[in-house]
Amino acid sequence: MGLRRRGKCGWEENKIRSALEMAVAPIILIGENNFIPCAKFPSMRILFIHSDYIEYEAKERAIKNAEEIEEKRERVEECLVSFISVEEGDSNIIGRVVGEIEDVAEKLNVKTIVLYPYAHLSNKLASPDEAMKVLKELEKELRENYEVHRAPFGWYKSFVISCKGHPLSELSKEIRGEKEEESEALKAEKRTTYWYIMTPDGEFKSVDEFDYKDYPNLKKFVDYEISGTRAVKQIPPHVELMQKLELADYEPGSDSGNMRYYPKGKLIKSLIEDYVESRVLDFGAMEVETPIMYDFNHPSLKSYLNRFPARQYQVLSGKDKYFLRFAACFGQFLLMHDATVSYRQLPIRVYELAKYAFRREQKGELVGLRRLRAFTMPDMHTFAADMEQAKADFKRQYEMAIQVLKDFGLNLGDYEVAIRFTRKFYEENKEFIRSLVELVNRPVLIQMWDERFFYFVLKFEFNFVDAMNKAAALSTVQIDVENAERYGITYYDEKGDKKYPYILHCSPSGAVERVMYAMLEKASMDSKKGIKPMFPVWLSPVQVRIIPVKDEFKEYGDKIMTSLEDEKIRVDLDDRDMTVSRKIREAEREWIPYIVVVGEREVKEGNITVRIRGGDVKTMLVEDLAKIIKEKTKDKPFRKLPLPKYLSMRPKFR
RNA sequence: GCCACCGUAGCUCAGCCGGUGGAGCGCCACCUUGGUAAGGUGGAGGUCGCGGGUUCGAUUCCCGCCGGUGGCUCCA
Repeated sequence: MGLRRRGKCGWEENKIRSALEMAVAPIILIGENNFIPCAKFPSMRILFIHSDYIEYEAKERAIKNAEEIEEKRERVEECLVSFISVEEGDSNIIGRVVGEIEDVAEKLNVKTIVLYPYAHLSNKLASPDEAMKVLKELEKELRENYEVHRAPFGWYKSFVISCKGHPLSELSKEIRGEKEEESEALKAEKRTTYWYIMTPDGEFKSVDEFDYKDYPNLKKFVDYEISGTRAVKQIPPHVELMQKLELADYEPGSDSGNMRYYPKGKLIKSLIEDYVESRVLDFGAMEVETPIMYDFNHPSLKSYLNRFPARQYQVLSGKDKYFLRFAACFGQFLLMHDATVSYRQLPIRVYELAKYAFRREQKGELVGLRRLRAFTMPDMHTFAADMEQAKADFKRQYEMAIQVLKDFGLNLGDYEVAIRFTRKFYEENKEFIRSLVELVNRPVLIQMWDERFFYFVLKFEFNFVDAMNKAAALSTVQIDVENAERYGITYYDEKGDKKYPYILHCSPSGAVERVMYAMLEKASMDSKKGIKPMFPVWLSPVQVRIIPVKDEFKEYGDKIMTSLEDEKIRVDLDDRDMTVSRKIREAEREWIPYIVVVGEREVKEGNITVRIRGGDVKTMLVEDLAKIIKEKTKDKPFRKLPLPKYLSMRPKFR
């Protein structure tokens, strides 16, 4: 759990995971829940294997009073094999054990259960008599709902088992008479991870004691983050919206998680990209472009990638094997490895819009625009001479991220802030952390680690909490203290010595698709609250729709259209053979912010009647409307309408 | 990756127990020329996700695959 969503590039995660896996390897059959001897309560240890088949044969008696048996050999297909160690006092908890076994069997959808006495899971076994009694009792109770086979007790047995190998195929459980205690792994995690809420005045509150009354979203975020609580069963609202608004859609001809974007969706996506790019260039980044695929055998990349090939898309080019990038880190680090940099030039920043970054996420995890296998990641790396410089830039980037999300219509409260750091970093930078919380002036989720698990010592994310109470990270910045060395990225200091810089990983917006997801989810929540859903005007694909009352006013409409277009406003005109109210209804359904109806009155008076989304119907001059829109789209990128201006000429994509 | 549910016209969906399919919207044609959220009439659209099996006969039952969604697992 503590390894969730921690780093942007995953170097350290991978390293840790592999270390964990190696450490666990000799006892891998035992799985995650290590068995902890517990003197106080009776407990039963069970190792479950979801098997294609198991074959066992009784060889010779292991104890004097071994069970009398008729058949020495048995083979069972498609079953849940339960290796069981019966401990002292277990006859009292048979009911719970039956429940647990049935629970697992139901999850795996198996109808056959094999009970296999297995002494080696425990060091305080029950007496053979008691164990026999317990096993027979278990068998009897399970028989009510399942086909049950029981391997003979008290014999040395040979066995062959085929494990299905999916994540749930190996489970271990310790069932206790009293309340469940946490596993050793969880305890270890708890020992080193601390969660708090930090209030704007710099106070640490326990996550359990903090009063969430005014911060319901923070509560949802904390629940999601710490306990992984999921709530409702429902199709995420943004999926329906992205289709209905003709923004994006699934592409059956590609791999899952690779979307198609219709003209309007492509426009919004491009505008978001243009916007983020101009922000980071203003911030002082140099835009670069690096390859999307990398050599598995490159020395800097090889070591960890070989351990996790399944996570990457792989590309065969003749005999050579490449992987598709999952962030822009590699390309930029390899580029900076070859650069010659003086301390006088720091901090320097490189930026790339990683289109796409590829991650072969697990299938069950792909949802609409929230999590994809191919996504667009604005990725900036800052190389800083020392921690002071790194912190200064971190703070500026934090402020930039707030502004960026604001311009997408996402304000503090729409998303929750998480700040994560090591204890050491905190001890040395208490005031700095506090200043970050002060900046947002609201409670923030804090995660602190005793040791540095990851490549960074400090990171923040802004997490959007959606209609289904799931949290998704948007903006993030991390201070990376070890990849410079790993990649051999250096600068020359005052004395001419080579030094490793600190590296800041920054995505001011998060993945572009995810920004779209957040905007759509927010719109959906708005509409539930009775607020008309809409995009910020600068992102609205059509900003003004002109509806002539009759064909004869189309010419006037064209004139209005041209003068608005000259002002760099996206306008179209509904020239279809429909009633006015019908056309208005459709324009409303497209979330168009300004609907202009023109007819006899307007032609005569030389003005327009504007229906403002979420507001009134007002009569004004074209210039007035242009001014309103220019004000709302000030300093934002502009792109032309990528569709025919006349609605009659426009195809339906869905 | 696992489990469950779903996949029928461009879209949203109906179709009980097996006998080659329906509605609304959209599209096309005609009528209607309309003033702020659905004007009328008619018409054309389907290899019922794909591949096997059972059957005289499968959209319907069974198996496999693909895709979507939910949950689990996972999440750089």
